[in-house]
Amino acid sequence: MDRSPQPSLNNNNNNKEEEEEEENGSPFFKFISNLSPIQHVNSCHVTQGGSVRFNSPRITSHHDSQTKLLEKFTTQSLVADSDQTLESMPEPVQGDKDCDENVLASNASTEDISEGGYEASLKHHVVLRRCLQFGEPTIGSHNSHANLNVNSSKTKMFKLSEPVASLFPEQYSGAANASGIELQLNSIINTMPPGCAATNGMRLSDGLQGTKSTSLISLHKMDNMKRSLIASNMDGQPSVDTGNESHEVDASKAADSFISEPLSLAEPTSLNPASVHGKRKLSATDAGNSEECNQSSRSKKRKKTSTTNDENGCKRCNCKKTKCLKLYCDCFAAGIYCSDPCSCQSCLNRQEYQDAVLEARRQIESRNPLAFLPKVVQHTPDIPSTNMEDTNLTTPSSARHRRGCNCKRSLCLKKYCECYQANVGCSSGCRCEGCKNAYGRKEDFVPIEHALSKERVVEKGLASTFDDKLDTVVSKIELYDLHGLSPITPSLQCSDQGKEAAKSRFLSAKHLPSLDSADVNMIPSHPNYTNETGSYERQMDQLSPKCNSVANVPQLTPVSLSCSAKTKEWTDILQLLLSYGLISHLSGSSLHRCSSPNTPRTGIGETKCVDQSLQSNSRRLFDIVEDATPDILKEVSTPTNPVKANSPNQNRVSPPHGYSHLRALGSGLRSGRRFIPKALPSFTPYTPCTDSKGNDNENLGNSSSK
DNA sequence: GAGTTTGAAACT
DNA sequence: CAGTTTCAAACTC
Repeated sequence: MDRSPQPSLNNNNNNKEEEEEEENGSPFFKFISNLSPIQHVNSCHVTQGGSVRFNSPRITSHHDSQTKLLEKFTTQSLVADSDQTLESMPEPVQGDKDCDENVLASNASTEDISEGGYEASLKHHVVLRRCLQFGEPTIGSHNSHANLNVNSSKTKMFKLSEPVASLFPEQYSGAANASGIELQLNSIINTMPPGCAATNGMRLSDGLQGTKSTSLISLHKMDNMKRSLIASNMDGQPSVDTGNESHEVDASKAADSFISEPLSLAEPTSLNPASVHGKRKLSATDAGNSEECNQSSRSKKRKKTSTTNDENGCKRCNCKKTKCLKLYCDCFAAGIYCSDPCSCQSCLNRQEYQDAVLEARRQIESRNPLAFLPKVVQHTPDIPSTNMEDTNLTTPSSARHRRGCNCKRSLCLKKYCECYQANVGCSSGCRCEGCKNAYGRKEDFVPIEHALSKERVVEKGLASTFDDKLDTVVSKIELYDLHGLSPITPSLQCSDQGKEAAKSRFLSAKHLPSLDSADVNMIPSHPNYTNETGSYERQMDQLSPKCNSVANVPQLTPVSLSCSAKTKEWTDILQLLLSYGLISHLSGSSLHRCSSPNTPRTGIGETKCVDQSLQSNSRRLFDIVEDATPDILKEVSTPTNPVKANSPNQNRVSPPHGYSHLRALGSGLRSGRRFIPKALPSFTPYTPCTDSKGNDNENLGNSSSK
């Protein structure tokens, strides 16, 4: 099989072979192999192109055979779907030459998949992703570089997680630009039962569970997926999180569909596989359910909707005027097509009207890029802190509604309240009056996030709601991205943490990579950090060597601390990330473990030392984070390893260049806490350092700079 | 099942 | 950006 990298791939081809070897035999690899499943999935890399890829090292190590089998299957499925894709794909996609090429490539690679070519599988993933890169022709070549970078051994690594991002029928997500995959993930996550997921809890995938993919995925993988989903979406909801069997079942379904969707529903035209009736008919179970649903009268349906979903997870909307193309429509909002059980009128939220659907989604997202994010996100209250008391400040459920409710009369005790409906407590972001939310009153909500952000809000006048914060962060990062720091990289969503599409979305595509690459990776090692975007490349070039420098790791904090006292923003960002589960493993006792993922960054051969260093640093980081006191920052500002200030602001130690761009935003992102992200283990994996040679860095710098 | 209430979404 | 309108779900009877 043709294992040679595609021409369009990054210029790091020469290192791929080596990378494979290194990953399989390096301390890092071994270390990773011992990590928990979730951690594995969490690991990610920032490709040279700046894209973020979640890695699942364990796939390549422990379950190679299984993985291969899965990949093979996946590839085959995708190939089959790819054929359909070309036919049924929306015009924009069809018109995408890259897509076609990829499809062809995928077919070709399929033939060779039996040879254990991960590359082939990878191609498929990439192909799918790219084909589904609906409405983003521009991403085309440029993006392909980043995405295809995975051709290296890394390819194997992100297999498990990759499908989430790359295989989702992105076409439906319509809002290609920012949401794309996330939407699908969102819909998938939304399939989680209300009590199970901290989401709307309305969509239980329609019997997608247990499809071919499921059978091919080892139990433990499935379990990992489930755990990831559960953990990511249900943290703070003890009943779900662990042993609750019933929930486990639901989660299992979700996980199954989660996994199976990409495989069986690669067809771009399919929205949420579960919701596409055409697809659903393929399943006997679904068909039966569908009939059952059909028999239901509108009233019946509505009664059932008391639980929002029927057994099949049908949204069963009842729209009359919006044609199911507004967020009023639960199906539409959930990112799924309306199906038979729905009682909607003049529904256009059907596969056959996908163009309209996509257009509608675009329109909505143009208005609000976060419109299709999960309404509920993990709050992640368990940020480790020096003060044990801090960990107990949150409400029973750590999940919170992203935007918060605005209830006036329902007292948040009825399903009119979105918080209540989602089985989550109200939060500081809610504007409800007389909140009596059984899941947690707003008054009782003492979110770290809020506490930390409060100050910032006052200071910067930033919004206080999760959504607003997210918006803020995203916008900032987008701006950051505008600097050309990173290409769009959807793969982020695959964070095994599954953690919510939200997070995936938030970090999705372009955002996270930038943040990660810039913030996480560079902070520690980048002496020549500057605020100038133009200097980014230069910095990147310098990065690689430093990534390998264990000695720099311990200095992360100091450097960060040296930054200005404006740390609130990043604190919020951190909180946001935490809330989206992106860096949830940072929290609590897992801190140490979490730190380990950073190792990849530091060069494969130096993992051990780094690990310890990171642990201490992580702890320090948290100490800092917890202590939002600028004074402390100042105190600690004595950089053990002062960063050279290339930036205009040479008066003071320059923050990690990654943040410098943010600083350039002028929105006050320059914060003394810029170091925060760097301590985020989850980001670590996708750092440029994945390439021990530092090529990624170089490439990233090149690709990102414009 | 019809009508009302509610609050999010959409619009201005 | 705030106020208003529209909408569909939730709820009541």
